[in-house]
Amino acid sequence: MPSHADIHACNHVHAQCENADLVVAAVERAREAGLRRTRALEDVLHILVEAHRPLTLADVAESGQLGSGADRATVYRLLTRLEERGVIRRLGLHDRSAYYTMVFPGEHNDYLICNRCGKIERLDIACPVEALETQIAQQSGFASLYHELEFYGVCPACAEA
Amino acid sequence: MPSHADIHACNHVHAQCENADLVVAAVERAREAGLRRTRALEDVLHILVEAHRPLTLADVAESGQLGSGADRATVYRLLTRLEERGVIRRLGLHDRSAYYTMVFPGEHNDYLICNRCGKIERLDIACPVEALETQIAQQSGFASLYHELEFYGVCPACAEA
DNA sequence: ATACATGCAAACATTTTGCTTTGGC
DNA sequence: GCCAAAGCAAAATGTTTGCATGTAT
Repeated sequence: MPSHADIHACNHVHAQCENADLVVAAVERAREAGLRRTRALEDVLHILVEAHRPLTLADVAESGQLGSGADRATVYRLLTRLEERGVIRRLGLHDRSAYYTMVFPGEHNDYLICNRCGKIERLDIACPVEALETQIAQQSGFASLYHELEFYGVCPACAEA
Repeated sequence: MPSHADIHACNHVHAQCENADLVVAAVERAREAGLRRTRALEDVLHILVEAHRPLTLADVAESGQLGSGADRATVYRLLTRLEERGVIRRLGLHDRSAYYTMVFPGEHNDYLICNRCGKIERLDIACPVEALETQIAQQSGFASLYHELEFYGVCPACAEA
């Protein structure tokens, strides 16, 4: 099940990228959360923003967009810190490894995943779970409730082969 | 995050257990799918039926209900085969390890999970995703579509401490 | 100057496989 | 008897940590 990043080249000068503002905003959020502005931090956030889909630690570490050539351990710790501070989210997909994705305010994160080729597609749907979530929060007494919703199946391409 | 089984004792004579019929049915489904009736197979299914919640490979292998004291590799291969044949389902929860749970026909499998203590609770709710699933299947062309829905948060007990 | 971040290497946890022996059918 | 399953042991994979050094603030 392949899971490697396929990120468009972007010549390392973040200000020139399409989503430059999003990256800047993300870095800002990270800084407000107490992280230091380092090359690795900027690169990791840049990669996640550009990908706009869940990436594994390996995806990020090997994406070639890490100008610094940051160490895996560094990326690992960055992802962990960013997740703890709510800048990114960790997903428990079926792969052996964890996936991380940017948290874009007001944006849904439900996925459609192929069990054969591992392709992960973000679903832009009106999620019907929102209402239910509120209800469950009340009934269960759980705090900080959020949900994860994934659809699994076999994509048309894989079904042929 | 603890994830060990807490299965009620049941003196190894499957016919005497509360859910004996469910175990028998499960074994039967496995047999029809081409698996051989072995001690390990019966034990694993017995454990999963009794637990009635997702268990990890380690949970099953160390549950003490494996009369045969089956090897981890054996349990692993059994779980894999059973999943491939649709007798059980594998869940990608946030834990490092995969979870397996019985597939009870007509029963929903949405979960409420505590991010602190790791407690996993099955939700007996009318899942609002069903309709959406059909729609997505049509639009995406995906085959064998199913979904996984989990709610994460902090349970009341953990919130106190 | 201080505390946080990084790199490198090593430890861990879990899954996965190879191969021989056992046992269901 | 034949082929799937079990047992044992080792490899593979991915995560996590310790410690010395570098660097943002």
